[in-house]
Amino acid sequence: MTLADSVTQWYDINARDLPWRVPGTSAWAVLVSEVMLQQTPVVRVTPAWHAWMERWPTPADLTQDPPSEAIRMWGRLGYPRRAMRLHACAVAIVERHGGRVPDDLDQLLALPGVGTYTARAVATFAYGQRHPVVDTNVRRVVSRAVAGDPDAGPATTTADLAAMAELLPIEPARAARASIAFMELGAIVCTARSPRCGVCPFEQVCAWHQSGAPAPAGPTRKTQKYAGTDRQVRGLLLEVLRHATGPVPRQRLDTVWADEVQRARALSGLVTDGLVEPLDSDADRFVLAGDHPPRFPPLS
DNA sequence: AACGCGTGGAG
DNA sequence: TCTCCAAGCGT
Repeated sequence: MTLADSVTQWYDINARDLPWRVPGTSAWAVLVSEVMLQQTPVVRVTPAWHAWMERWPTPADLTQDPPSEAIRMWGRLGYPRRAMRLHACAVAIVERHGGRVPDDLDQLLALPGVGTYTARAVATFAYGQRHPVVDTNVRRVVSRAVAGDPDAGPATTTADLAAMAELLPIEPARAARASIAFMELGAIVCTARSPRCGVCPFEQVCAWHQSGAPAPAGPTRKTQKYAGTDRQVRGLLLEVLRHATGPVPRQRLDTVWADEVQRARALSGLVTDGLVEPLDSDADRFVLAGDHPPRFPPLS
């Protein structure tokens, strides 16, 4: 039995019951889930996805609201640029594709915030096409089971896709099933920290497990700091702006971080990224992108 | 090809 | 506490 067959059988029994996997889920709903899942765990995505889909069931619905609403709806999922890009994505889908999420890989790739993984995930899981779909889970599973390496190195798209293509069944529906199964295995069994080899369908054939499941060799990749970085300051600034019911005076934003230089850099970064806009020409009040009056009617 | 980009939970 | 890391993308 092939690895794909083996993991698919395992998936049939052990797959989590995730809402975007329900048959008949729209391509838009799949796309939203994939973007939310970029670097954010399932447990935090699930409620946000339900709320988002209820409010904006189609791309056209989302385009009826400004990006600021998408950023607010994003809540604390992290990397709020994704919310902005998802909004831009909806606009592009309406403008270029008549409001329907494209099924063509290159057209998907051309959408804002849609990269190699997400484009292939949508084409595969929403449209049933046969493409290698390689995320961090798949890279780890293949790295261990096939190559015998404890961890996959940095993503090397071309090689990873080629390696995965070798493992996929020919029939598109079965290939799609195998891809989601590999991902699921990496997510809940062949995990980064403490893999549960005892319940893994690959236990008897896994090159890594057969060689004693050695720990990674040299120094792991350097851990990224958060506390004290611009990212933290951006998060604090955005937190204020998300909850604001009107334009936020610069003075208010000044309270979130003591270091003036860093604070100014973080704010200008948010403006550069398009998440935040100065409301006045002298930049003493700020709003989330698109949050212009008449949302905030003048007091008069 | 590294790096910047949020947030919160687990070990 | 602190470190790691969770279905990446864009530059």
